[in-house]
Amino acid sequence: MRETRTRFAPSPTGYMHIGNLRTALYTYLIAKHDGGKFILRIEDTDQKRYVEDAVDVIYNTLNKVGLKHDEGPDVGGDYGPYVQSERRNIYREYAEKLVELDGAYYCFCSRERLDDLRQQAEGDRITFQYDGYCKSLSKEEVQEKLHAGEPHTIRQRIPKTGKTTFEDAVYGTITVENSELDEGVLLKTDGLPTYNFANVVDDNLMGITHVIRGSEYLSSAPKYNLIYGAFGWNIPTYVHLPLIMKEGGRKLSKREGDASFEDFYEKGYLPEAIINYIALLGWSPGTEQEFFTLDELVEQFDIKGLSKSPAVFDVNKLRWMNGEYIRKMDLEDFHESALPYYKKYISSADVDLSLLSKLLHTRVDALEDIGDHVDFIEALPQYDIDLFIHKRMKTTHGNALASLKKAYEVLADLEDWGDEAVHKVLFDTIKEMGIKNGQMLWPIRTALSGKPSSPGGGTDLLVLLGRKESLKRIKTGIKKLGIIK
RNA sequence: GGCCCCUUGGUCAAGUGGUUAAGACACCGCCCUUUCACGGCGGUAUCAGGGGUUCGAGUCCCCUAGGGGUCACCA
Repeated sequence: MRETRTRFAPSPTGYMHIGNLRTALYTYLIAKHDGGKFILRIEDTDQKRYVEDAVDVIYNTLNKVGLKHDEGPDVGGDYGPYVQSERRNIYREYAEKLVELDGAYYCFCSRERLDDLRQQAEGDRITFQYDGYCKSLSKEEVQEKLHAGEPHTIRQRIPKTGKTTFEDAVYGTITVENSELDEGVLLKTDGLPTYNFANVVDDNLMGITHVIRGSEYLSSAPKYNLIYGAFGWNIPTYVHLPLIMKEGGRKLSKREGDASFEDFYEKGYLPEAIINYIALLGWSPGTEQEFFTLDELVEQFDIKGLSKSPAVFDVNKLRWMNGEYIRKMDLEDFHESALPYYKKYISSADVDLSLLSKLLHTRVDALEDIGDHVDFIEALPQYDIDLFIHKRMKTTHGNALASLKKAYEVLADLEDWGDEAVHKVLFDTIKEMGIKNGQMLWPIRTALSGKPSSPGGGTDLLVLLGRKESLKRIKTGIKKLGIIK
C-alpha cells in the first residue's frame, strides 16, 4: 500500500482565513493519522493576485498552530520545486503531451472574441461555454500559427456526450453530463497553467494520494478526472470539505474582512484553542470529547466524521473555548501572556501585576478583554453616585456614605496593607457596625473602580490599588456622596 | 438561469428503521458570593413540508420548498 501523502496548496494572496486554516488542519490530520506525509505547495500561478508577504503569512500561521509540513519550498523534499511558478516548464511539457493524447488542443482565440461570445451567451440567457472554434484548426494551421509566435492557450478537450462520474469520500458518487463541462483553459497565454491543470499535474507528480479541498471545487472535479484519465494516471481519493459560513449564511471570504487567523491571534486567541474549535467545525469525533490537543486530533481524526453541510462560524463558541484554554493555563503562563496587554493599558500606575493576573485569570476569554477590565486602574473613571445603590447589597446613598467614612477611618490607620490585614480590619468593622458585608464592600468596590463591575471585590481592589490611591478614591466617593446630604 | 451539493434547536452537532431525539455554545432561572466572572444545579428550544415503503421512519425512496456552491487565460 502506498504511503499517504496530502498537500495543502494555498495561493499567496493575503491573509489566511479560518476556512483555509481548517482545510490545512484536516489535510494535516488525514496524512498524520495514517503516518503519512503532509506537503506544502504554493500555488502562485496568478501573478495578478500575488501578494508580497503572503507566503510568509502562510509559513507563520502553519508554524504557530503546529502544522509542520514534511515537504515544501522552505524545507525541501524529493518532489520539488514546491512553488508552481518554478515549475512552469513542467506544465508546458505536460500540456503539449495532453494535446498529443487528444485530451487538449491549442486555442488562438482573442480575448475580444471570447468576450463577445460571453456577452452573447448572457444575452441569450444561457451558460457560457467555449464554442470549440479552434478545434477545427488543422495540424498544419496550428503549426503555422505557433511558428508565427501567435499568442495562444491550451484548452481541455471534453467529449460532448456521455457522463463523467467520480467518487468523493465525503459526498459519495457524483455524476455529471459531459455536455455541462466547459472546455476550459489549461495553459494560459503567459505560459503558466490554470489551477485546473496545475493541481492535477502536481498532485500526480508529487504522489498525492488524498486531494483535500473545499467543496467549491466539487463541480469542477469531473474535469480533473478527465485529465487524469487522458494521462492514464491514478485518480486520488477526493475529500471535499463543507464550507464554513459566516453568520449571515455566506461563505467566509477575505474580501469582506472575514475572520483571519491573524486577527484572532492578535486579539489574544490561543492557536491551540483556534485549532480545537475549527477542528469541530464540520467534523465530529462521534464521542462527547470536545477538547483536543493536536496529537489527539491526529489520533482520532477520521474522514467518516466529516459533515456534508456547511457550518456557521460561531465566534461566541470560539470565545468560550478560548476562555477555557486560558483558564487551564498555569497562573504564571497566563501572567506572561497578559503582560504585553498590561503594558498597553497601564503605564504609570503602580500596581501588583501578579495579583492582577490572579484576579483576571477567570475573567478573560480572549486576551484583548484585559483592556476593558483594567481601564479603571490608571485613573478613576467618571461615575454617577447612583452606582452606589445596589438592591441586593442593600446599599443606599446614605449607608454607602457611612460605610465609606468608617472605612476611610480604619484604613487610614492601617499599617499593614496586605490582603489579610485589609480583610480583617474591614470584616471587624462590618461586625462592629452590625451591617451586611455588601453594605461595606460594595461601596468600597464602587468608589475604587467607578464601574458597575470590576475584576475583584472591595478587598481585592484595595490591595491592588495600594493604600494611597485607595484612600484617595474613597475620599472622592465620600465627597460625591456628601454633596447630596 | 443551467448544473452540482446540502437540510436535526439561534449555532456546532450525536444519531445509521424501534432512543424519553445525546452533548456543547448561547439564552433563561436558581445556588455560591464582596460586583462581575469562575464554579455547581436546573430549564426553554430541533428532525423544512408533503407523499410513499414498512408492523414501525430523523434514519430508505420520490416530490416541493429553502439554503449553499459553481458557471474566468482566479484559485
